[in-house]
Amino acid sequence: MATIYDVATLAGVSPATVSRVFNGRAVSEDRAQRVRDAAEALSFVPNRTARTLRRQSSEVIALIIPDIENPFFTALARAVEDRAQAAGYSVVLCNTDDDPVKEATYLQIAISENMAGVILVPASDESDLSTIIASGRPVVTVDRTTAFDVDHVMIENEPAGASVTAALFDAGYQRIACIAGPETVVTAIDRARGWRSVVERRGNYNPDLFVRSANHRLDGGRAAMAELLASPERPDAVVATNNLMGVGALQVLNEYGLTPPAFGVGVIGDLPFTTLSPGLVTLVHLPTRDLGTTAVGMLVSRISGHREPARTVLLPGELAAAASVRS
Amino acid sequence: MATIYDVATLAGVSPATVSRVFNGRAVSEDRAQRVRDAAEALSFVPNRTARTLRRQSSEVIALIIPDIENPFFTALARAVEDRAQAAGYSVVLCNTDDDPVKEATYLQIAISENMAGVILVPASDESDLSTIIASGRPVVTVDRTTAFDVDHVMIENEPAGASVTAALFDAGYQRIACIAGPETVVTAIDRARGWRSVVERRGNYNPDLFVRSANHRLDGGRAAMAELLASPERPDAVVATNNLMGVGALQVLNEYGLTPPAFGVGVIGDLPFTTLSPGLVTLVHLPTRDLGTTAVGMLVSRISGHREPARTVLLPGELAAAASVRS
DNA sequence: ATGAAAGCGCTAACAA
DNA sequence: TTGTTAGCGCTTTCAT
Repeated sequence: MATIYDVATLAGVSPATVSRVFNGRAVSEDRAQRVRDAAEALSFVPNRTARTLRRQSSEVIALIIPDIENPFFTALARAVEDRAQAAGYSVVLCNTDDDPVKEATYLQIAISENMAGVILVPASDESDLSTIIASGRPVVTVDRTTAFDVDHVMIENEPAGASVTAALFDAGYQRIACIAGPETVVTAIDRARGWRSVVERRGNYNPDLFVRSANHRLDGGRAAMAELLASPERPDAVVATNNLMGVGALQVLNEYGLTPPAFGVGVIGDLPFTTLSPGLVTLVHLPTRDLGTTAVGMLVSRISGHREPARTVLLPGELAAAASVRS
Repeated sequence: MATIYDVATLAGVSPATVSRVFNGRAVSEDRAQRVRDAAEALSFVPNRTARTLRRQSSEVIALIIPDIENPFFTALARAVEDRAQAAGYSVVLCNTDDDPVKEATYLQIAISENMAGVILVPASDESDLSTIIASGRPVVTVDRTTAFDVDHVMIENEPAGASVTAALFDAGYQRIACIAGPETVVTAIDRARGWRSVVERRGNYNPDLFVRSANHRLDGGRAAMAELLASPERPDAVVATNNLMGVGALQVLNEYGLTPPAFGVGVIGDLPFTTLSPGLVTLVHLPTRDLGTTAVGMLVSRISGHREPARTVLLPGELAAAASVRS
């Protein structure tokens, strides 16, 4: 692999001049051309490792997510990547599996690799950001928060939970249960709170009997749905606080012969790769792309030296498909 | 951030000794302990950038995939990540969007960042690996091949195409069409060839009229299915050569009121997050995990200096659910 | 077993 | 505008 010294020798200039050409600094046109020609001839590619060591910062952003197999997060990753690319950054994707230890490891790596910044979906509200904050690397959290005072961009979760629940009541369902995510995730808590507020107002039952906490994956939704169907006070509808739990619930309902609209289903998030007819399930569409692009914007502004206090951005979900009236 | 010099000073040893402790080289026990204590006290973390520059190789593997929103590839990523982690490597995930230019950029970055190696799902059979090969970095391709002579791990695609088609004939379907992937992707070609071989043997029609080439995503499957349904010689069943095209086909069939088994559907790959009852769709289950772990194994052996000629590993698909007999 | 010192490839003062 | 030079933090000969 050729270095700037090789290029410099061939072009008859100093290494510094080569560096300047590749960093867009002022160099006389004829010399610049000689450098470009020499670089071309040697198929020179700047060594990013050396540049990073010298500059103490790379052009790489870490995107740390809890579950790479959840389409919500891959869509987020797409958005982040597109926007980051446009701003001149590469994105490395790190999967924590909701494991705070893995998360801590990746944060450590981000520091140790001198990455430009981190976009993080925290594994839980207990996630420890003290080390990365102390390192001075910018951090933005997305979709979830922690106790730490950093930029974050969130969904309006409580209204999302409320609107999907209200839509199910409007459609004629009476006993609407809730499959909520883990109690350590702010997003799940807020969405469940939205469900509860509507139930307390319009429902004729005790919400506590109709809520189940589950992991955010398919099997979590399945287990919770099965439990709800087995309970003495059987609900006639359910709200799942994320996409995969919604799919799990639908799978179990299908196995019981209870497909919508015979049993009402509301989901906060979009059903990935669904083969269901539209309108059967009440959905709150989430602005995944905006979530990602906003986060990149905030992060890049921090990387460029922005020093204001931590900012919060709230993005609304959108009730996408009204449930059919109950058959 | 503390450096080995800080640690060395505090521990009263030389920087070289600190380095040795962190690299498991022989150091007397008392000094090693002093170093560990000092490192702990300063919360020292080795700077990977410096190490990489010096060693000319990092502990990072690039995994380059065509579509991060396809669950097949995210499952692959999971497998690769788990196995790589166990071998002491981090994985950075790069999404090419089937774009040879993006692919070339990521390969360039892998070189420029001194990454330990690359696991690549080539965007097409025209993908140019000459640069990365010339750089000396090990490369393993997965799921698809190129003209270049590198290690690769593949599915037995032609048998997969044949077995799913045969199963549909067995179930009583007569005119089985094929939604094939892009003609630039070896995997798609081979699977379609498997379909064709069975049709030529058992079908009473001209295969050419019943095959459509589509992009590997949802919309590709939708468009191809719509076209097949509109054609004068309407098929009574279809084989999709990947998962997302299968979902797209099912969506369109559903819109036409043609749900299986009224219309036969075979898919090579698993239906992601399906809410369909099992057995309605004929599937070939793909050994995604094995694909990933095998690739990591091959790559790591190359990184460790293995110098044999390029190896090929073939993994079989598995006919997972027989179609119900046609109603 | 340990330390001194060179150098990986680049950038950024500083001088000219 | 251009070149000289120091140094980012680490690993690794080479001595001792």
